[in-house]
Amino acid sequence: MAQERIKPRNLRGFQDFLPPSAQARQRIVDTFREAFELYGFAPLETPALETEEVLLSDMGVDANKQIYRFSDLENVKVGLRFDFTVSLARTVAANLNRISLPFKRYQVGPVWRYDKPKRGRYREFTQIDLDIIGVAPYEPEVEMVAAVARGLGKLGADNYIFRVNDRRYLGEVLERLGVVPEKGKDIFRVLDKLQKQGEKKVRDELTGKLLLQDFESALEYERMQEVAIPGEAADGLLAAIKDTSGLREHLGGFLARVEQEGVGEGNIVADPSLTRGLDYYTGFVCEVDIRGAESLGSVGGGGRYDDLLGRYSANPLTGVGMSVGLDRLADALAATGVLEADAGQSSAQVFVAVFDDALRAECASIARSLREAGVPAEMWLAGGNRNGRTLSKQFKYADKVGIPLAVVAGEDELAKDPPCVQLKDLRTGYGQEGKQNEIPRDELVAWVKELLA
RNA sequence: GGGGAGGUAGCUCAGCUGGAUAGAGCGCUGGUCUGUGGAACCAGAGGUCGAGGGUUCGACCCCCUCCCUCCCUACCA
Repeated sequence: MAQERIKPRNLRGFQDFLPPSAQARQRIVDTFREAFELYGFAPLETPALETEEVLLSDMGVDANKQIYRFSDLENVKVGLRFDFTVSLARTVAANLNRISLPFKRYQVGPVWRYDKPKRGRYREFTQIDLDIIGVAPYEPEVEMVAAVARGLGKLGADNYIFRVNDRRYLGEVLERLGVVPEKGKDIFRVLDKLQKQGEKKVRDELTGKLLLQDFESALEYERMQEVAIPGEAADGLLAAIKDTSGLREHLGGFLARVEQEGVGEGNIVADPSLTRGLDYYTGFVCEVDIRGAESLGSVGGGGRYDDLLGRYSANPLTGVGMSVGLDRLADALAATGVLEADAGQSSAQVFVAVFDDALRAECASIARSLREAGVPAEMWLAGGNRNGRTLSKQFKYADKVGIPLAVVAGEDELAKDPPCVQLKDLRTGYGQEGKQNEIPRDELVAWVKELLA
């Protein structure tokens, strides 16, 4: 009796990446890895699963809801990492005796957040994360921004823009305006909405003038009431936020140093309204966008956290870190035409056709010689003794999976002296010059390298 | 989390005011074609019409519940 068929569906907010897009993603990761290592960053790997205790140690109430949590088969309460910072803190605290400061590391991998999936937002997504532990501002910030910018530049994405700020600068502004520092975090959260919601709405929210119906819950309304500050203070805050000169001064040589590192003036701006939501940032904060793909959301962000180890160790340690969202970056680069959305399905550069099964050994040896020379080569695997009858099918396949060159070694070519092969360029159209050549077998590798160069 | 629009073949969709064996294009497989890809023609495979319940002589179509997807918002990568 027929079993009920299972629908091949994915979990909500989870996605498969078929070879074409997986290849594009890996190219991005490789590029960042290379850029980071040029600055001396080393890889770190930590588990996807952490104990609930560790995961919840540093998060605000809001973040808790987004963490995948469950009990394992031995009833241990665990959860999937929702970013790399918590794991980093735990690892550093546990290995203080083996880590020399500054500790510079990067980590690439999936993280999980249980929120409502949307364009540019997934429940499982990949972060490319970079951190420097143990050195005061702003030299680590400079290096971090420069390393990420280098990766973006190498990808050909010159259309990036960093927005940077320092929460302490805003803290000073608050103090000058007579606002108690305890309100700082909530006020930052409100100010962060400036770009999206506009000045009036932000001012109203700061002074507590929003109507109840604008709120999703009574709890949020209550919270807003706690934030409420006097009108003059709100005006002063907004004025300070619109004027970037104070911040530029606060950041000292940071901007100049970043420029020295090759980040152009057009690729970075001081933006006092940027604060970011995460509570653990205590100083520098930044965000990266791809120009022309802003609607996808920022492709990366980060900042300085001055109490990374607070919950794990008596040693205070400062650090800066940021992460690039691979999924969003790939989307943004594809949307702005920087990177092809789709590579081929095959990673081979040469397709070796099998004229007839009787000649398979010859064909395999040709494929082998290409591989020995470092050229990815794929040989036709299906077969049948058909004397060239399947060539049509083979070329169709090679073309579809995006292999640029094809080799045919049939009876006639191999019988020549010296033995020859046909080398065909699948990228060019019919009847074009140089599309197909009969060449000595010994010269194949040289010809292939020439054509691929 | 709040609001809106939708789910029919692998993909994009059509399907009359509810009527009998659910269609097209693309894609896939094979053939026309025993030495050559992107073309043309022919054939084939592929659907419990998102799931469950209800109304009805009869439901892809109407009603309810659930699931899922997309868009606009709130938060983030």
